Amino acid sequence: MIGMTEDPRWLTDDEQRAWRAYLRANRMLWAALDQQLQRDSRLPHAYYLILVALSERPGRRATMSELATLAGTSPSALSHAVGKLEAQGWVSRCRDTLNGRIVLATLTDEGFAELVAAAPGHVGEVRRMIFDRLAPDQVAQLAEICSAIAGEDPAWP
Amino acid sequence: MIGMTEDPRWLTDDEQRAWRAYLRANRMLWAALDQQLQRDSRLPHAYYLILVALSERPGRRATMSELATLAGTSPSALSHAVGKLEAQGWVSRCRDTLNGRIVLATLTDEGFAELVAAAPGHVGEVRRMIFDRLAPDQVAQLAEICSAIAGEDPAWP
DNA sequence: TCGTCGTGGTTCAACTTTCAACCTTGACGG
DNA sequence: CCGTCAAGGTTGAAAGTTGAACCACGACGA
Repeated sequence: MIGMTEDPRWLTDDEQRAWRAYLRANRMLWAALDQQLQRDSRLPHAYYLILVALSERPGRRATMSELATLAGTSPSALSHAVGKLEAQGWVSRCRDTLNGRIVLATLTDEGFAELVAAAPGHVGEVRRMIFDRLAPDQVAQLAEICSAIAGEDPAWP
Repeated sequence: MIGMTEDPRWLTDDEQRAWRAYLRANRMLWAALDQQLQRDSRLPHAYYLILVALSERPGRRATMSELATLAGTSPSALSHAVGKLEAQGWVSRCRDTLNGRIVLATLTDEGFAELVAAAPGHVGEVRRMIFDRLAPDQVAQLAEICSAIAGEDPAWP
């Protein structure tokens, strides 16, 4: 490796192993998930998450800012994405009447139907790729580890 | 949730929690890593991995196919990426003299220097985002979990 | 020797994301 | 009132990735 000896912040062998395993697993996982969603629902994963986020809001609606946070995309990417979803008729956008600079995105019935159709296949793929391969205590460990990395309380929903 | 009752392959609450934690952690991780590499080295992570893969080969060279496997990209993406890296002078491409349909990519000295310059910052970010936040046994658990998901033996390098 | 086939790479068009610049709306102080 | 300012969203161009079609080289049988 490069400059292995002088830099004290280099990775140990165990860390190196874990990091590389993570990179491999992550690649395979996203390849499988994206492919499944694209093949069965012609939907990028980010768009699927937008539909999910909306479906879990009261009234199936949210402001663009909220939605960006919930779905984990940048405001810009969200705007483009919602534009496409709106063109498909799955989401509708309208300016809030009380607060003219807020835009509310609403999941339409067609959008909800699309989500209902897409969800089982996607969840099945998540199960096949992750939870079918892990023991129950590993599931708990994974939640703990990911919460630590995300800097959150693991008891959160 | 949607159709919670009828489908036996739905996620349990624990699995749901782990999956959402994973999504959050993964997003934050890649946001941080991509931003660091882009800011400090103007290098997408995929390109960094290509340089790393080449640097670890004997003679710092590999065929495009090998390189695609090692760096975990599609042949198409690799071709584009190596085109850019070649334009920067960090990689050079030449057709194999014995086997005319094989293309060998070689890491140049400039490319290696670039990698040496970029590596400490990137590794530091990996450490900050992951290993500084995990206990030693969690590192082992992570390796185990990721190996299971990737379908590999955890003892592998 | 020649046609066919498969492997190794590249190219093209479509799509997504990002970054920066921009527009609009409401708040606030003078 | 009016000018300034920040918050909320959008837009456009550039960059990267993807999947399909495509080209080039070499192997192999007739």
